[in-house]
Amino acid sequence: MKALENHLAQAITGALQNLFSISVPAEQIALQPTRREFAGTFTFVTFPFTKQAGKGPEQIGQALGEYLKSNIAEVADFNVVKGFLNLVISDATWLTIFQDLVSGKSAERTAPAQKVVVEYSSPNTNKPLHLGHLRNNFLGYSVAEILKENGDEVSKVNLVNDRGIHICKSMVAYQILGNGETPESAGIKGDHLVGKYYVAFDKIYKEQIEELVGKGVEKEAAKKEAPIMQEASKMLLRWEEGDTETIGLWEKMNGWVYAGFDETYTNIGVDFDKYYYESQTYLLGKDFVAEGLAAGVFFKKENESVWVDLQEEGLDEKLVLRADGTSVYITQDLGTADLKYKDFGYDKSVYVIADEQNYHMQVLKAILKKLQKPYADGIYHLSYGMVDLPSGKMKSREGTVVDADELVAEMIDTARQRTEELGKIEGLSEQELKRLYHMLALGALKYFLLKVDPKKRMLFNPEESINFQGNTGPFIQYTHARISAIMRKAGELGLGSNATDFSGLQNLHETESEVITMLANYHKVVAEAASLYAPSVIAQYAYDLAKAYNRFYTEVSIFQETNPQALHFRVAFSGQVATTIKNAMRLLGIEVPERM
RNA sequence: GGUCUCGUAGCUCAGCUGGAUAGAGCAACUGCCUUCUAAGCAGUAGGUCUUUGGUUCGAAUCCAAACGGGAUCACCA
Repeated sequence: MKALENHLAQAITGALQNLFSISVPAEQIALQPTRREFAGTFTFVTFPFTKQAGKGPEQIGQALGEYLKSNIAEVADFNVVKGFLNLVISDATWLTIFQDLVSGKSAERTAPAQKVVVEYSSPNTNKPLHLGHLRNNFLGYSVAEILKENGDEVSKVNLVNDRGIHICKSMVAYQILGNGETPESAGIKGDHLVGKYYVAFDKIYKEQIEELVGKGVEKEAAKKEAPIMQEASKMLLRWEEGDTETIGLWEKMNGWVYAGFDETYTNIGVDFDKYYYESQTYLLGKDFVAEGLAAGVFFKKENESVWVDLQEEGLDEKLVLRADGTSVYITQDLGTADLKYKDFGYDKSVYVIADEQNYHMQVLKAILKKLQKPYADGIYHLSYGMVDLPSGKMKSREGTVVDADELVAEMIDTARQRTEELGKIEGLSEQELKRLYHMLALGALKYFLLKVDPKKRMLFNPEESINFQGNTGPFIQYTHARISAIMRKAGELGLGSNATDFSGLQNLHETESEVITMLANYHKVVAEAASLYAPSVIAQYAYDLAKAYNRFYTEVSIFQETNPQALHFRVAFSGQVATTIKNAMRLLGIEVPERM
């Protein structure tokens, strides 16, 4: 495909030179896709050349068109509309492109392979995953798969925030109210059980603040003085001292959470090559402080706190070590960046983190640059917007979150209902059905969250958002299932798809050349998605491809075709579409069924 | 207030390296299942692309300002 475009660009360069004595390098010849209401595949805009040619845009188009048609075999026809020259490509050219695709000759990967680390998910261990985490998880997984498909060597990493005051809150509440409850005794997943105590903490905390405020204490002071918060702070100190009882409780409760997370990760189909735990990395950044001071990049204030001045970078002064010598968030992130570099020697380090941390990530990168770390430039913040509900922003402590496990369970149920209503599943076993419902549910959910540009905030309406029709995951899955039915039938009829010589075919249907164009663009689209870190590009592509194929499906009959070569072609063609859909969906973490 | 970001159909979103009459889906309405899966296809209706100015042969797209939403500016994480 790229070869074809290059070839056309060369030809246009030559034509401009021969016809109008205009010199334009081929790289500057831009072809755009022809709008669907006009005949053709590529469109060349002639407006920019009117002055140099001394001719009107239509005259130029006409002359160029005639030149190309008679000199270039691939150009079968053309039409000129105003300043737009639309080029129609010959069937033979399409068939050649298609045959190259099927035989795998068209790999067009050009970018050099890089070592990439994608950090995503990175949950806190004090509450279960919710809808916002799902966007993060799906994005991270998908971006990693896209980069792999584009030829990079990718490692997926999960940095678990397993320590800190928020964990202590759950622990304190559990000590007060827990009564030895366990996930087994309570019959709930460990992450949900711990989350329950996190919420319980907040309830007591709020009551105590109110009580203090009622006694005339300032609100800010009350927040610090509330007894249960004091308890949590003490708990954190004991944890840092390594108090065995505290560590024991911490290990026990985190263990519950990990079991719960593992179940959720398996269920939603994400995975990691390596886990980091903040309890093991939070002290790492301190070496950086000494290094930065020695290099004169950091400086001390009177109270011994350490800072870095980033005003030259358009940022502010930033604290990197407290007066009491303890580290802050950015300190441990510096340390972790370095650790990851030691572990992986990455060219690129991608952080999938919500956009509320844009500033923080800018600071991180700026500091590493100031310290002249070789890996600083490779740091990329894949920033994504929040998921809003119709009621507004999700807030864990106020209980206005959509729980990930519940949502997936509901989706599976919806998928089951919908499938049963349509009744196309005769002969599938219990096991196969279960797998199908799961596939459809996750397909709908993942597609919904991934089709939107990551940068953008998005709205999730539980009532309406998850459809199985239109621009959805199941629509694309359905297209694959339909083609699978064709392939089964073709198999029964003994029509192998290995007959790849279609050179004599004529009169391709317009939907066929349209779809071949899209098939041939697969690698280009993957490369674009990779360079933008945007699964939405893949989602859009998969949808457009499915949509275009469905048009072919209703307009062209396969098995009533009497010309055997055309019949073979349409089977192979359909098979190639199915393969491409499957590949594209795999990059989104979505599986496709043979039947649905 | 400073910085960043978003503003496209009733709703959810594409399009944004400048190009033709701005596209999908949902919702509404109309057709199409004796033929390979109708979770589909075709069509109707729905738009001052927030506003104003600028650059250009040409602006939803680039630049500036205004208005409106959001994020962030902790010795929190």
